[in-house]
Amino acid sequence: MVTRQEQAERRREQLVEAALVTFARKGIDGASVKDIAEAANVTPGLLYHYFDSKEDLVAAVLEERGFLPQLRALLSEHAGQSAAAVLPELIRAFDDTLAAHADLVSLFFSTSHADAAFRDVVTTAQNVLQSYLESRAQAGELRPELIGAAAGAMFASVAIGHKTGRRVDVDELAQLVLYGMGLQPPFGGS
Amino acid sequence: MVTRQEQAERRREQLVEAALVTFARKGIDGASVKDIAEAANVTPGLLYHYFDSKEDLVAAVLEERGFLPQLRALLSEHAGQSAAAVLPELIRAFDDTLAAHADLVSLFFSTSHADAAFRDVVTTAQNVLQSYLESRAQAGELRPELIGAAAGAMFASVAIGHKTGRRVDVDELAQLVLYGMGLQPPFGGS
Amino acid sequence: MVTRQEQAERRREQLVEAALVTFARKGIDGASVKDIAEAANVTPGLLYHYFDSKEDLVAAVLEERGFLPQLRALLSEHAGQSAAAVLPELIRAFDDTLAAHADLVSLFFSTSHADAAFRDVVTTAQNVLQSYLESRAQAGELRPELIGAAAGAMFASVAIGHKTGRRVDVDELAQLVLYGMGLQPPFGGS
Amino acid sequence: MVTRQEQAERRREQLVEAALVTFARKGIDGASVKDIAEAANVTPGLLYHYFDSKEDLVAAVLEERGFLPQLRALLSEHAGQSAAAVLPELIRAFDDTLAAHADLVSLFFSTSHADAAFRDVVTTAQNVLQSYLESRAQAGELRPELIGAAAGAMFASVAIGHKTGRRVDVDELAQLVLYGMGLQPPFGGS
DNA sequence: AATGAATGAGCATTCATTCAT
DNA sequence: TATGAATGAATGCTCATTCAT
Repeated sequence: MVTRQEQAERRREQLVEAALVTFARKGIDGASVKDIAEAANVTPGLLYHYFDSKEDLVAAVLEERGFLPQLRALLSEHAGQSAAAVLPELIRAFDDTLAAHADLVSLFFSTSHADAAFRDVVTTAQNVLQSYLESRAQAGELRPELIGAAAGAMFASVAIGHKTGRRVDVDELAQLVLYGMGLQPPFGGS
Repeated sequence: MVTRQEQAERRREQLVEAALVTFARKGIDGASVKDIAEAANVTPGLLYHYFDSKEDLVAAVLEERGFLPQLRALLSEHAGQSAAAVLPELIRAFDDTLAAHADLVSLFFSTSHADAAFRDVVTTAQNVLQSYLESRAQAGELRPELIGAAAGAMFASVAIGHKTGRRVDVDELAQLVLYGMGLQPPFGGS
Repeated sequence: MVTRQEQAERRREQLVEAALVTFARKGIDGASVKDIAEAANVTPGLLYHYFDSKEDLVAAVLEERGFLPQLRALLSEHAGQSAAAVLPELIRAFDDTLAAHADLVSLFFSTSHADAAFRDVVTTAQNVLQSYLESRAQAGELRPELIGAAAGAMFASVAIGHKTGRRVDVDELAQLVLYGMGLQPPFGGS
Repeated sequence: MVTRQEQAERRREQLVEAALVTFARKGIDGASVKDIAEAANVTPGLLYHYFDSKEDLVAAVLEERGFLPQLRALLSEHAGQSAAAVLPELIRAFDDTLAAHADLVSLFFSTSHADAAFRDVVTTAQNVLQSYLESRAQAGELRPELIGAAAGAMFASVAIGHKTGRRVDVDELAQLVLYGMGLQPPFGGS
């Protein structure tokens, strides 16, 4: 049996979903409330039963469809394992997470509406990567000096890859960063 | 003496300039034709003497205010010099060029996924960096294997730094990439 | 014990009360059904159990919250007493009655919805005053010629005083009317 | 020949006129911008070329269609003449002025309690009447004591007469006020 | 009796664009 | 070249009302 409240909750999520898809397709400004309502097979008026304004809906999409938890989870999954072995995997998992939330990522890039949210994601993502690298530095696997630059470069490469549609070469990126942080490359230094 | 054509050209550039500023301030969708006209001290109607549509104006801004030439110039300025010495400078010049065109950069980010103008910039920028690195590889200073990843990482780090407002640490980034590409780090490999 | 019918009656009155207050605060057009329902701590749907439409609710407020009975009562309270002594009191009682129903009075003035109701009040009020004056004329205290104008002037002065928020000077108004109707003023005629 | 500016001025006045008529017919809230535009045979958008908002239009109507100047003119026309002779005429002229601006008067009544425009009219109207009465008091024709009440009663009677649609009896009102202010009535005092 | 999800029509307002002047 | 009046379509949003629960 479906209670009133359950159905309302479902409808709300349906609207958030429709909004996310429509925003991603047309941009936040480009997507009209009517567009979103139509995508949800609903009248525009109903939208205002669930959200105070379009702005409110944007905020809901950003908050409720965020992938920060998934990003954080990546850290614990790979903690303690050698960087040489898992950095490619970590980057790839990273890349996959962005891909799985492509709509939201494109939203982050597209407008200033999402500036704070975007910064949150960047900060969190870099922290996740940085934490892992630091643990490897403490384990003596990596030199600690360039960890910040390395975390930044990994995230930035993956993110820009998504923005341009030309995904990054995960293995090359991992190697570059590992060698850059002191891991001995198979080719000798020049 | 000012010819008719010169004056027309001047007017056109004034409109493009006003559009660039207004787009950067309010976003492309957020800036109305009236806003732009006011910023140029001109009536909306006049805009349509010089441009067929708002879209046309956007295209003009993107094309005519591009910084691709400046980017390309960086290459020749630094060609032939040792990467260890000039990579930080090259990245910094890169960063400065984006900073000098902050309005346009924020515009690029706000364009939709597939926008050709954005892709052009990314491609060109990476090519510039890549060309330089390749020349250093040919000179025997760097290993050639990870050049693509390195160019990508440099561009991405700088660009994301601009988008988030937290500029990248140029020297660290340069070191990371140099060591990653085979330059012997001062600290021994692990 | 509370019967069903009693409870229904109570609910109805609660709604009328909430409507009156909300109408006075926001105007009839400015008050939404939702506003009224919220003021009554009730959902909009329930309103339609008790009233067919918003218009119906307006009518109910106008009819059921009228102060015609109170106005009529004023007459019997003062009947038979000398005009010189009680006219100030009568006007003041009049003024007080309007003040006690300020919400409804402001409603009367504010919209054309209330035109018929407003006319009723004006007519009744003038009749009350006029009846009293006529009784005094028959008692030989006042001249009968200008009774209509006098009743009209008294009501109008008080009513406009409420509309503008600058209440009338009751004693001066009483004197003016009394002298105008033949009562000998303390100052000699010119 | 009609200049651009003249035509614009004409259009503006046409819109104010259409607004006045429409407001009077449907009330301020009841008249939609579309209604007004249709009454002016114009698209709603054009309205916003001339006025910033509906509120702005209301203000323009109230200011530009005011009858304060006409009201003030009445004073000078009748100054210096005996009250006994001209008070009926003054009241009648007053009444006629309101009648000639019936639309605006009904608008004034529909404004909220504290509305500045309404207060201005009331104050000015009463001042006009009061000034005249004071001049007659100084000329020794009237007693000065009840001038305020008299001016108020005259204005209120005329105004309420318009609001209810039952116009006041001008001669009776004039007599009432004159006798009330000390002019010797033809009937002796009681 | 009471809820609140849902609708459809309407509202004030904005805007890119056109065009007579 | 330049103006700005004018339009028509769209936008975000509100609201009276209905109805299944």
